[in-house]
Amino acid sequence: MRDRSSKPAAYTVDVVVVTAMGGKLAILLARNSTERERWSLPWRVPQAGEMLDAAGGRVTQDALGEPPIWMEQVGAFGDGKRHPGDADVSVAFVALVPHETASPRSGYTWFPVGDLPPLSPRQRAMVETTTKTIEGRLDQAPIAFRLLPPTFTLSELQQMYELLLGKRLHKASFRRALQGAWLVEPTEEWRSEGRGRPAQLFRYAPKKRRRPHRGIRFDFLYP
Amino acid sequence: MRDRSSKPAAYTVDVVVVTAMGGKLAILLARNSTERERWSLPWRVPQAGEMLDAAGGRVTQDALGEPPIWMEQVGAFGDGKRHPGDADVSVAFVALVPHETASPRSGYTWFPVGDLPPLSPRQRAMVETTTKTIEGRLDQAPIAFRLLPPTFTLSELQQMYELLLGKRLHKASFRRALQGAWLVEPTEEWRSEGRGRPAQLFRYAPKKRRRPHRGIRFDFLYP
DNA sequence: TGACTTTAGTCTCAGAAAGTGACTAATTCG
DNA sequence: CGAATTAGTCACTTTCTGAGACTAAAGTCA
Repeated sequence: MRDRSSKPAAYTVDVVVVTAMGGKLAILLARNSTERERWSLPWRVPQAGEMLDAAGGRVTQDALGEPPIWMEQVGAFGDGKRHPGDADVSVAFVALVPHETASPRSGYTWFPVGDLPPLSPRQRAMVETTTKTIEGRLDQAPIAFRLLPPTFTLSELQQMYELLLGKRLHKASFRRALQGAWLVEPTEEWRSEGRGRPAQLFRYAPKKRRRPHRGIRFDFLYP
Repeated sequence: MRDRSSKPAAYTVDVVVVTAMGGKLAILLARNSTERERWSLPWRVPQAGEMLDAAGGRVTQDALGEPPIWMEQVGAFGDGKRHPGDADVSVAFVALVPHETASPRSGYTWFPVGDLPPLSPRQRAMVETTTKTIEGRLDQAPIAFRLLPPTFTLSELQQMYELLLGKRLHKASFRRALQGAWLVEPTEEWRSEGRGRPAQLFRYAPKKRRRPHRGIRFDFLYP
């Protein structure tokens, strides 16, 4: 993110940096330099020749000190005139970071989604689309894994899915589906978390075994 | 789409207009006005204050004489410098039209995907992302229905799904899934297509009955 | 120490969903 | 009329999923 120059930028790259924090999703906002107590998504005007996703990675790195584990374009937003950079159009990215390794730099703060300060209409739309994108792509991209540290217990993984889906899952069913997907492999480590039996740690290690996804599915109802 | 002015545009809106034609998917290309025998996706520089999707609709209307039945943003593309409009970034849309009602205006022609003329790298990327988007959203959006005329037989619908998925489906399973989804309703009309028993015509009429989509699914393998 | 609690991990069964082939129905062609 | 062709349905089998019960390994507390 850079200071405003005289001429409004043609377009910006805005990033919705998401993490899981205390049982809730949170996104990273930057304090506005001109108006205090105003916040915005971190953004940037790409330099000449800079790729869109490279710009998104830079934005995240400027805010957290390291690039995101996973990033994907959400879309281009042109409605809602007001944007911090006065750009006609803004390209939004979603970036995921595990909360353990993500300490915001000065001027950046995590806010729980659902308790966000006022944002520009365009950035508000970006956040809403991002949450829908996350839920919609949960079964196609390793989103839950990218919000966890490199090794994790299966209960932690299930809780992350429950958080992202907004509903409880049955333990045995969850593990059976996970088993069939060849997505994790066990490590030699176990972790004892206070009470109860210690849990084995796993890591994300997908095997390239294409399960031929049988049948057809009509999952939409609304035109 | 407009003629080039002296200054390159900041961004363009490009549309991948898709239809089903003779058992294949086809997209609409515009003959380049300056270089003959060069083709490009139809595109446009949005006017001041014009929404992105409105611009996409206008592009389609300029090419076909009517707006698309269904349209959705595919994403923003900034890589691959060469774009017909010399824009830094282009926002791609996918638009669907049934082939029966879509007669291209002069200068526009349908090309089967898989047999496209050379395009700019950026527009080539748009087409590839679009085909992936279509297949990925086939179960969440009424894509197959929007490629068919308002009334259709269930065999036609199944053939459309088979075309989009690239695989054969079993008739009984397909109809059972369709039944459970409350997506079509029968009309009073029947159509006799030469040989064989006449088929009843149906129309797309989704009932708002949310099937609570049970369980969890891990459908990804590649990081 | 020993019962009780807590969390991890597994097993099994019933019901739901999907794959499959065979069946009936209605039309055209020869 | 009988064969061929396409539409539409049925019944059986296989696979998947939800759910509860079960074992395992730790801590807590009298």
